[in-house]
Amino acid sequence: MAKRIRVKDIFSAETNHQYTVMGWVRTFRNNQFIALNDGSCLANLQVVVDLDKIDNETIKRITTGAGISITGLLIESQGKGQTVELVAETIEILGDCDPETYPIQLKNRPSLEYLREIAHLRFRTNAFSAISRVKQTLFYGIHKFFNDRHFVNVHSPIITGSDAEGAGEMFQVTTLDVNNPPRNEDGSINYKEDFFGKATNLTVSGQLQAELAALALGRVYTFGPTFRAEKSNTTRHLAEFWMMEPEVAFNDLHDNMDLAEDMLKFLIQYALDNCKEDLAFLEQRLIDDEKTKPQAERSEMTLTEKLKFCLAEPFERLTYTEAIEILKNSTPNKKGKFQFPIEKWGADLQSEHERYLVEKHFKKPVILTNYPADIKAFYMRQDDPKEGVAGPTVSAMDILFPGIGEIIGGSQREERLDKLLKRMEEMHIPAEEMSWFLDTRRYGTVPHAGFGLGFERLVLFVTGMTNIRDVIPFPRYPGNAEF
RNA sequence: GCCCCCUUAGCUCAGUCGGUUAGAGCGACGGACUGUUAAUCCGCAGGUCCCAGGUUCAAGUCCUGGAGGGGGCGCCA
Repeated sequence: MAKRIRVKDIFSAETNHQYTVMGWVRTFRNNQFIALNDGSCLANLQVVVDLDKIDNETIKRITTGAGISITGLLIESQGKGQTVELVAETIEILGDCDPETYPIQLKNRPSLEYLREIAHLRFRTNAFSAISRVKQTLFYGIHKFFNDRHFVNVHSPIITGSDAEGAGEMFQVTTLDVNNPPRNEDGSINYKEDFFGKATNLTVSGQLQAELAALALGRVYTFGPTFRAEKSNTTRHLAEFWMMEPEVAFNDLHDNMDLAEDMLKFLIQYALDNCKEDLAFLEQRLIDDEKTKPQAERSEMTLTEKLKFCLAEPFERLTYTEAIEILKNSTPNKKGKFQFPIEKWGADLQSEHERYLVEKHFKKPVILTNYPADIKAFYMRQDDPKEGVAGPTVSAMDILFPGIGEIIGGSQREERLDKLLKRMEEMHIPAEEMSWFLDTRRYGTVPHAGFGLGFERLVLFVTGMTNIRDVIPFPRYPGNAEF
């Protein structure tokens, strides 16, 4: 066996040398040309089968999907369409693939919906492998961005004993016999007998733990799986997803916005720089897709145009109060086109309103800030009263992207113990259970801020996909935990 | 949780007003092919029209219920 090389690397390897490549057959043309893919890149290697050297039995077993090993001479391609090709000296079939039952005949153009049903095999498609590589680039880019800025990655717990995070419904974690749990005298379940000696859940956010670390290490971020037991049935929600949450001591809301905008722009640029081939493929996929749609529904920009557009200009920053004014006076609001008309300050913005602001009014990413305190979490910093603002607000920020809505939610945190305690009482958050969290405010409290990024939502945006279930290998959502 | 849409060959879909034996492309299979690029050409097979009821002389087509899938909304990242 000659030196083994990956397809990605063979394109720049020296010709007139022997190499061994291993991969899977994508197509076999003219009884002569194998398009070989090994997942290292989007492009296939053209393998030329020399009929004098390869026996008929082997050739018959070269079917779509088969795993094969080829040793041969790399030469400049004798045909158009590729620079080099490998002339096979020997071909070993590592794993046969029965074409009669193999569900991924790529020439069939299987739909994304169909591929979701065979998620265990969809890595073998160009689209899913491209998405996987872009995702890896973004994953690495996040660590690079924060490492370059001397952030410390903190592993917040996945199992949490805190049920006061307030970020949504939680999945319970227990080793108790659910059919016959130990009970207290009053009939309630006795969690003292459970594995951890108390009721526990899967985390909905690592933020509170990130705050503990930030108030000593200065700059930290968490990045890990997050679980929400909400019965959300949309193209933007998963029950299990990855969330990245930076938290920075001494940052205020404006520092927080700057960090988030810098990070998003860095990541988009990083993907553009490092995933040219995959993004070009995904872009073409979208263009082909759009051809089937009516003219009015087609997007004005291609994928890379859209990504570059996000880099070109500063995100639009405005307060909730300013947004309400824009929405109140907007044409759809006046014409009664909104399902939820904007009447007065204090209303929560629905996605139709966010979409109007991002996609129609500003036509670029928007950062909304200083939301009414009543519609935001207890830990957000309370603003000083301001003239022209109808009620109390907090230093919150939501970053809204076209097509996906909220990609980031964050805030400056309430660092003043008295104000925080008062707010917790108003919102019925049990302070006793949160004593460990409140210690940060008792001992050397300082201003700080952070945000949460839904990783799959970022991947959605960068890949131009429209359903979040297509950017995670094995999506978990209500009624589905297959594979 | 609410609203709308879809389910016909392995895949993607067509199927008119309810009317004879259910249609196409691609794939698969058989064959040809030593410069192909989703190769091409010739041939051939392939159907629980999602399921259960109902209406009708007659149901892929209409009605009711159910299942599965998709989209929108809510909740959020």
